[in-house]
Amino acid sequence: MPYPSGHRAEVKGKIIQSARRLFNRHGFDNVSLNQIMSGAGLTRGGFYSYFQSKSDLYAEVLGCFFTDPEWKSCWDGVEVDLASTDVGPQVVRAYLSRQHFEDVENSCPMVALPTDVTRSGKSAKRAFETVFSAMVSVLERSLIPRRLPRRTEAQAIAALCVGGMVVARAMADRTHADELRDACMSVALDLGGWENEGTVKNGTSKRLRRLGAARS
Amino acid sequence: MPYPSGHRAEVKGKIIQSARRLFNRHGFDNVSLNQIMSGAGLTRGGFYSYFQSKSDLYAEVLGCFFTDPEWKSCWDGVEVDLASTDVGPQVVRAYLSRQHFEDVENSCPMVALPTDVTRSGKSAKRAFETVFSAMVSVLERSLIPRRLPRRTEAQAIAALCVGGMVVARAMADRTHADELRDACMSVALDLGGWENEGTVKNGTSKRLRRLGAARS
DNA sequence: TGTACATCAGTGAACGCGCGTTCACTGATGTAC
DNA sequence: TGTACATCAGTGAACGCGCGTTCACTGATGTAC
Repeated sequence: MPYPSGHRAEVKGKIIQSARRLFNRHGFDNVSLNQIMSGAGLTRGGFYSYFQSKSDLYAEVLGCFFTDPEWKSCWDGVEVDLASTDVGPQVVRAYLSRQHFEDVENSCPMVALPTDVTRSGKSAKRAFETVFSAMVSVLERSLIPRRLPRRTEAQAIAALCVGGMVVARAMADRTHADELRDACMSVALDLGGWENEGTVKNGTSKRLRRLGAARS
Repeated sequence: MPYPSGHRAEVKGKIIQSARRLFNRHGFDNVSLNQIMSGAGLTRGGFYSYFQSKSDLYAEVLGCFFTDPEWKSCWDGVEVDLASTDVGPQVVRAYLSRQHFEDVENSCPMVALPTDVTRSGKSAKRAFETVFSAMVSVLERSLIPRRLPRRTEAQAIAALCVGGMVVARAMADRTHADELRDACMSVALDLGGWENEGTVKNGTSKRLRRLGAARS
């Protein structure tokens, strides 16, 4: 073997990461192979020794970052502990955080690319569904049902998080976007039966104050 | 004047409508001038006597269908009476209806193009914000606040409607998409303090039965 | 009414450009003996 | 250890193609007298 065995896999990973960042920023179709390969420190021609075609890359990239076991890598720096019993409110706060709003490159693809997936093929849609289901499952385990079935509330909270971020990113006025994120967060936390400093009268727990940083 | 005065405006309207349908289906950047002009029954070259450039068209199209006073034209066939006191639940049911889900060409642009707007300039974002604000205002007037301020709940309901549709369209499995639309509808109606046949025990009003058709 | 002219909406060939893709080649790496 | 060879990751020039844009032209319409 002329090269160390892990070398190809490592380079392929670099290409996929470069594509992920560029897709998140510009969408599937507005990114050229040149940009992707440059982002990985390579030149155009080498692409075809790693992937059969450009559309082949879509599936691989989606499959990679949609089903990434490292959920929290989506919102790097915002800590979410999946083992915690607090996981519901943690996910909601992290998802609707200012950090996730601003970090387009490392954004959750459900926020950055939903309409691109809608216009793509079955494999992309399957990958999308997998992440959404994962998010619903996490919320479902954690929530205290209020007026509707657990699963119904979990699905709505997930859709509210994604929708709030998608709409906030499409707005012209930053203040309005912040207001929307805040409104979605309040309602999502309320729906899940979790404490919410904005509305709960009897004080704020230590835990909430500790997590509060993620809010703005 | 060699042509009747209204003729140019009429043709321009045809081009814009063609662009609107194609944008809704394929996004801003995946549509060529050829397709747009063909859709309007014209040839490529004539485009530049109506618009300065392709990006010029974006703003005009957005300005046209985002600020369209005929809201209901977005969900053709689903009746929404803006003067009615029932306007809140009517909007929610129409927005999350199967009809709106399927009719991509005549879809609300907030569902079809949010990420395209995110990647576009200020004018597109301003137009987007205008529609979203209009939707929030309509809901705000109509809802019965439950646990949070009117405006907060109205914003969340709007984000839930948009988010539910965006996510449902990106899913691979139709049954799961239907389930999600249904969950978002139940929670949105509940949040607005409107009756909801799925959860309210004491029967279904005549009014609800009349509107029920829009639900599936 | 009839003829010559002016206007201009729309046509379609042509342009330069960047794209996805191909392929002959380079040169660094590891193997054989 | 040293030399000749095989492998193959990555290069970069070249391809055909469709795009946005330009522009000389056509031909139908309405005007002037």
